[in-house]
Amino acid sequence: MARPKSDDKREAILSAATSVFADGGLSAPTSAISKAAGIAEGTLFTYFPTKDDLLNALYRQMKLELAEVLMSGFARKKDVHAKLQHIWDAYIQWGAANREKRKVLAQLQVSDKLTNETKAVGAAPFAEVLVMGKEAIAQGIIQDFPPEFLIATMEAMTQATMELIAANPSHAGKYRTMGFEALWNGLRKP
Amino acid sequence: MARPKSDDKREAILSAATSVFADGGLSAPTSAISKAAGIAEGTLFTYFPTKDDLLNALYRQMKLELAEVLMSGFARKKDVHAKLQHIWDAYIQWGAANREKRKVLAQLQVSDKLTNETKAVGAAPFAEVLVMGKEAIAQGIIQDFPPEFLIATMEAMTQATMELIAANPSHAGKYRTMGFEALWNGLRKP
Amino acid sequence: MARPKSDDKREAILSAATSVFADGGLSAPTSAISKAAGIAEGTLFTYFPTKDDLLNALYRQMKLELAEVLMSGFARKKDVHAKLQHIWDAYIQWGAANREKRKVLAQLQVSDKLTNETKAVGAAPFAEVLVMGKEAIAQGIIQDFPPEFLIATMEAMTQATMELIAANPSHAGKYRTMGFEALWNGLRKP
Amino acid sequence: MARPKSDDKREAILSAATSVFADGGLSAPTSAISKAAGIAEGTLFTYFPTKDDLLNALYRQMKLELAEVLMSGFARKKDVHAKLQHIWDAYIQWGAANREKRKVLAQLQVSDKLTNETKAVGAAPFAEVLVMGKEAIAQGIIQDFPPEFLIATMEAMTQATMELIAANPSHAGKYRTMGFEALWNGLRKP
DNA sequence: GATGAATGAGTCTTCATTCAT
DNA sequence: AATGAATGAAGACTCATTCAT
Repeated sequence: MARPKSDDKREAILSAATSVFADGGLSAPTSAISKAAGIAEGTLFTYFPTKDDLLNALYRQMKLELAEVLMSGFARKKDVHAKLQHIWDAYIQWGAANREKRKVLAQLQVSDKLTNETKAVGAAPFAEVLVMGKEAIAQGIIQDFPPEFLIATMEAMTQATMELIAANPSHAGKYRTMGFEALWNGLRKP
Repeated sequence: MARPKSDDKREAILSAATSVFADGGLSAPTSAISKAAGIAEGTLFTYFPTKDDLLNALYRQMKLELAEVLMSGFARKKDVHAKLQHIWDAYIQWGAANREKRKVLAQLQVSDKLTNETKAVGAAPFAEVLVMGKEAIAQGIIQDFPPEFLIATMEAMTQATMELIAANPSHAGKYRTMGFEALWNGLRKP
Repeated sequence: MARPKSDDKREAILSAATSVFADGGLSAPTSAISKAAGIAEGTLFTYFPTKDDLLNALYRQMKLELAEVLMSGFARKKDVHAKLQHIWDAYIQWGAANREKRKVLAQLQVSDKLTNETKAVGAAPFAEVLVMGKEAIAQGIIQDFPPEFLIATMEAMTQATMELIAANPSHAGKYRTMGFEALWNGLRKP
Repeated sequence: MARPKSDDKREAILSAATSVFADGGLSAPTSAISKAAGIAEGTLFTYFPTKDDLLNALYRQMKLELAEVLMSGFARKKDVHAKLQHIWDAYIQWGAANREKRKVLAQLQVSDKLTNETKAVGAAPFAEVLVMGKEAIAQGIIQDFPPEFLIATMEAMTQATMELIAANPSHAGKYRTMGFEALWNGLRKP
């Protein structure tokens, strides 16, 4: 029944795309990707019919991976502070360990190439965080901000912190601690 | 000498570039820009020898404009809280009033096309803010964060807030207030 | 030996090719054909090693089919007029009933893809018509035209008539009658 | 005011296209055309935005040229017989002298690439012939065929005759005479 | 300086054909 | 023999940049 489409190859393309896009921007040629993935130029298109499809798939995969990282162990934490710190630490750690992915993710987010569906799919796994935010507000632990503001603030602060760490890796720990402190003080009820 | 380069034309190009890049991304063709600017395709290149030069010039201009907006009246404010709030409000207002510029700026920031010199030039006018930050730390008003962290945090929070406003313009005022509150609480010494 | 090549499958390919080429032109992809035929892309090439081979086979098959249609009952007709009319009517009817085949045949005829051998094979079954032409000339029934001119004229007139019928199917009968009249008057000895 | 688009270049492209398409078919690459025309690959597209546009322009130009050839001197002829013979002779002569154009024209006619507008434009200059046909019918000179049938028949007979001449150039004169004789006898009122 | 035609390298994508399963 | 993934050579078209006018 012929060769089945190989998941390995799909992964190889996605991984190669990450590297290539990281230095070269999203306008890097698909030929560079197929080359980096060790496949023929045409093969890329049996896995992703279009460059845009590849871009969208890349975004989804990254968001999913990120969600997994942030959410694993999330439920075991008891209070809001611990939960939020868990997410924060995991996020920062992932960002420090995955510079290329972080960079590409940032480019994808402002790129006009993501479909609304893709954005929705990418946001879905973070629903739990939203729930936690709402509960924390209800319990009077954090201020009465709209939930989407909580998410946006957290996202912004992690990005800023990761950028700082990327520019100054030796201070990683310090920045991570400070970042969380600022976030928590900014959000909590005084 | 023959007709001198016209500043009007230069401005027209920059302005057209903003619109075109805002919807179309930075990979939009220069021909679209010259068309929008009402000039010939070739003329663009007497003002900006290269597309990358145009990109860099655009970034500088925007950062300069932004600095002007933020800094005007800055000195008159007495205490740190007032100064910071002044900057915050001006920033948010500018972002809400200049959606296209904001979008393009975000794309430029992650784009690989900016030279280090450009980045430096773009950062310079914000030196005063840095100074203020250092003083505030020395006075024990805000926490002992590294100055670059202050800047990054503020930048991140304004971005997040502006994004939120863009998505939900009717809540602009509320988001602006909340954003500043979170920022201030996050930074100040308890 | 393993599964023998199936004639059914060969026919399915040829038939699918006719449909696909009819709307899409001869440059339609072989993948479209295999899909229409309900087989795998690669399978097509075990029946026709090359797209050109398929094209040639298609031409031969159509010409053969056409010859069969025109010649069946041909011999029973007594005089030249009846014979010619028999061919004419059969040709027109076939063309009206097989629009797709007619269209593809026309494209093949001007296509550069047919080998000389294919053309010869396609012409062979019409030898009898040639013979009839020669006899008719010898008997002084039709004018002293070179036989190849007779064939060409007849071919041209049928094509024209069929095209007309295709554009205006409700007048099919009228056009068929008129066409033959013009042909016969054009060829016969006054 | 920059180089104006050159008509020479446009003609060169059209002429090169004719040669290239004549041997190679309509699927010949545009690069072959630009090469033959002595221009850069991209230049072709400043004259014809699309390959299809080139195809359509080519068709129009040929039909126009043909119309000019057939119609020049047409009005001076007195009776229908003379007029028709004038057209016939001019057509055949043009076809014999322009083998490549004839071949390409035949391919274009069955090609799916011509827009309806193009077809209409191509047919327009032959309106006079139609008028003549109608008058001849009214005067009882030729049989009461629908005018479109007259046109189709004539077109078909010229094609057939030209094909024959192309295959056997030494008999050109004989074929031309015979062709017209058959046509006239086929159409005229007995 | 302004214009826009000319250039040709570069890009995505298609597709006939091959080949591992 | 059947399948359909893999291949890579085209191919049409784009676009930053140059250059004749």
